Amino acid sequence: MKEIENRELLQQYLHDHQLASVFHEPFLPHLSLYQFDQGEPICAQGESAYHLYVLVKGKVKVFTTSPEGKTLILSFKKPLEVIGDIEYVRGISYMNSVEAASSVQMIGIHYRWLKKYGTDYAPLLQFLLQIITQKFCVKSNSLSFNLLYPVEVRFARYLLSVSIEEWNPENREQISTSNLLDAANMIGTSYRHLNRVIQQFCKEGLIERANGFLLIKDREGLAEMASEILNE
Amino acid sequence: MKEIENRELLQQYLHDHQLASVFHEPFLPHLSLYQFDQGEPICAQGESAYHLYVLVKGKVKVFTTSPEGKTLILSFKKPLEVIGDIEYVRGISYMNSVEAASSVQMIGIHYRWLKKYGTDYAPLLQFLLQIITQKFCVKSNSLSFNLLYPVEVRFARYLLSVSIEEWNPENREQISTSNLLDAANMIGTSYRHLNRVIQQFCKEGLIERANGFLLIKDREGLAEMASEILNE
DNA sequence: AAATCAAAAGGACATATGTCCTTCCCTATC
DNA sequence: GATAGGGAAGGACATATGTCCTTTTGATTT
Repeated sequence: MKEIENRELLQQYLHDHQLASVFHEPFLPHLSLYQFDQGEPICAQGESAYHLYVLVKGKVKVFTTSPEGKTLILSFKKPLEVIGDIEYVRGISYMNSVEAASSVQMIGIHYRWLKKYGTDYAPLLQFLLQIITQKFCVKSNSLSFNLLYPVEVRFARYLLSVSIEEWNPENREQISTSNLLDAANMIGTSYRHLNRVIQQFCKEGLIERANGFLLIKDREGLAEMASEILNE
Repeated sequence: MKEIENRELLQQYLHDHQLASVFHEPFLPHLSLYQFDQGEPICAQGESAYHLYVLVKGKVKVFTTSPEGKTLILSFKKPLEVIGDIEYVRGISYMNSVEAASSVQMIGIHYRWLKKYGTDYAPLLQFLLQIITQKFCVKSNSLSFNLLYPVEVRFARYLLSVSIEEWNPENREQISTSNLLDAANMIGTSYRHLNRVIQQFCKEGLIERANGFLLIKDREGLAEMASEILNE
């Protein structure tokens, strides 16, 4: 992590994400812009939390580690997203670990100033409510989905969501397999089993596997599987 | 549902739960106290939400229903708890269904008044933040726990939590089996499989099964299983 | 091109879980 | 007390998933 001393850029970010009213004047002197390199840890589960971070550029990976060392990836987040919000409100240690999944820029502010100038400042509170309820909905869906459906369905959905995000004209519908372990941890299964499902998808002509990439052949087939439920 | 026209009782509840500052004067004329009978639906997934409810007495069951009709119980809630908070903040329909698990009393207020008198009222916003982050933490733990551990472990934990709640001098450590289906839906497994696990627990001397009740024989054994992780 | 190594993929087997159907047990009714 | 009915429990089998280890592949070095 290094600090980027560029007030204009910081202001630019605030403006881009309509945060000017959220971080009003008294906060400004205490805001800092930070840069994290890919792979760099941003915070670790269990660690004391002192800073609220606003993700303004890049992608981060949020994950939890169980006592025996199993990793469960909870999500990948892109701007606009906040780290340390729940921890701030509840006064607890970090619930999860976060690391930079790409080069990342975040605006950081110490809880001290949030408390001092934000406890009664409605726009900040409203912002937190929006962000947190949003997170809640995502997590809630993810909980029921994971409990209700088998890996096959969860992976289909994962493929669709990732392929949309990574989509770009050159490598259309290609997904790097270098992240298969991540994918497995994300849907809460083992690498081995994920491979089995990929094999099955290949047989069914839904996807193809070629030198380090997954290629989506039948997007609609996947979508159907992700909500197969409706077709029975 | 019927309204209980008793302002003193309502005031009493507000006082008991330190809600006087949250629902300040402008709200008061718009607060109502409602009573729901056991089993009565309080709200249904997908339905438009107009009222914030504060659970002040009794127990409610929160559950979601998948498109194919599978039921997943998300939680049982006791006071102090709020229904419709997330929906209010996000302006969405009910995410889950809620029904009275016992005779229940709730304080209700129409979103209209929350908006009118509460949008900029910090104590209310802070209250919502506290309640919602609390929910978030519970849900977050439950998500990772369910994804990370097998039914056996989840059920051990369920038994412990329920037995503490239901504990009372007469029927010490007894848990009615009439709710086994609920239990199964709660930990996201089938009734059949739950029975298998119960059988196994009996063999291991952790619990005993007798005319409609489960009897906890070895509380420590269960606790150990619920966190077996630590002992390896 | 051969050799080497590491990461990726797959095989074999065990366990966990789901589904369907049968059996058992309790209670109400005659 | 016999009997029917219904819910609760259990058996049998199929599928889903996990673990461990072997094989394959692809890149790198010699």
